Amino acid sequence: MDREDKIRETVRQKFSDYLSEKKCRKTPERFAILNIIYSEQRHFDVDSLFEALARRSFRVSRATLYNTIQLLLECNLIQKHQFGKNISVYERSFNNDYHHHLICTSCGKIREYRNMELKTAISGKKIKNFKVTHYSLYVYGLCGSCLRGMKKANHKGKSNP
Amino acid sequence: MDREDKIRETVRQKFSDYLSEKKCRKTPERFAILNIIYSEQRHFDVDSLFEALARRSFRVSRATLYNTIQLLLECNLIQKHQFGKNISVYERSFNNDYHHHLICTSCGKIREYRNMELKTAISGKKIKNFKVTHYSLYVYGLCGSCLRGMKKANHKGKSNP
DNA sequence: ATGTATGCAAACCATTTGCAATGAC
DNA sequence: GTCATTGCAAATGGTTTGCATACAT
Repeated sequence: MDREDKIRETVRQKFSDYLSEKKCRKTPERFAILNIIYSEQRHFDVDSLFEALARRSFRVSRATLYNTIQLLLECNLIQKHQFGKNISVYERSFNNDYHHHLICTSCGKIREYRNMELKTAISGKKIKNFKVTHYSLYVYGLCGSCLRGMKKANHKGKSNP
Repeated sequence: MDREDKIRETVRQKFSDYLSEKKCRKTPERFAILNIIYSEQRHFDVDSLFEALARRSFRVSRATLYNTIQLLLECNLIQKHQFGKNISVYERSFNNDYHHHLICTSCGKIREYRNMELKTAISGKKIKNFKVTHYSLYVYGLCGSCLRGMKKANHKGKSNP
């Protein structure tokens, strides 16, 4: 059993425990969804999740996807992001070496940014009257290719449209 | 002229400059919206902005609100947040002593959290191939009153519903 | 005079909801 | 057998868009 399998096993157990605790049923749909999430790429939205399941011939309704996502959020197995667009993006959060997100305000591209110092600085803070479970740091700005594009445009005497 | 008036004056000028640069028209609607934003409470959504304008008998369409908000985002006079709900919340960003946001995952309440050390740690980072304009740090967890509520519920032997 | 910006209403689309059928317990 | 969960389809609601009119330049 490789490392990834081990993680899938662990989160399955955690989810199962959470469902028991909440007296919710352990349906195959719920576990299939969790399994896909911990098998495919880290960032996903409801549509890509739907398609990933379909690729493995597992058909679930959107309603069930939203329902299950809600449960997974509650037990901190996934995390929700909204990077400016009107669409929610999710990310598995168990065993996730902490990273932050760089968001290009010009092209919308998301880049991950690992920085242990920052992680430590942020998660080390004790806040009065607030029990922290997790955090998100979004850094907005211009990515390399947009920067270069702008410079070129400026040389031609143009402003960005 | 008090400090707040001075700020409104400055952002008006900045906005005006931006509109000139982009060859956009300086309509009364645009300046009225900016002015309200820098007069009322820091967090607002499109609806509360609409109502605030109405209270001063200034009627603008939603379309214009969205249009103007877009311009203000572009020139960094406001900042957009999406705190988990499917609604965008905005906040003025000029002369904003940097604060972070604490979000209660149980009741949804937002609290501001000022911490100079964190601000310095985050904005001091130089990132390769990325020109930072601003950032948002969202800290999720349980607020004081939800924590107390849960403790009480647990004592009665209940789990949260 | 010109063409951008506005207001209105319709369109859009992610997400939510209601309900009958299914299946976990 | 019971009742939570599913799938479906319709509803919701924030945001966007198309177009005729108004108005900044």
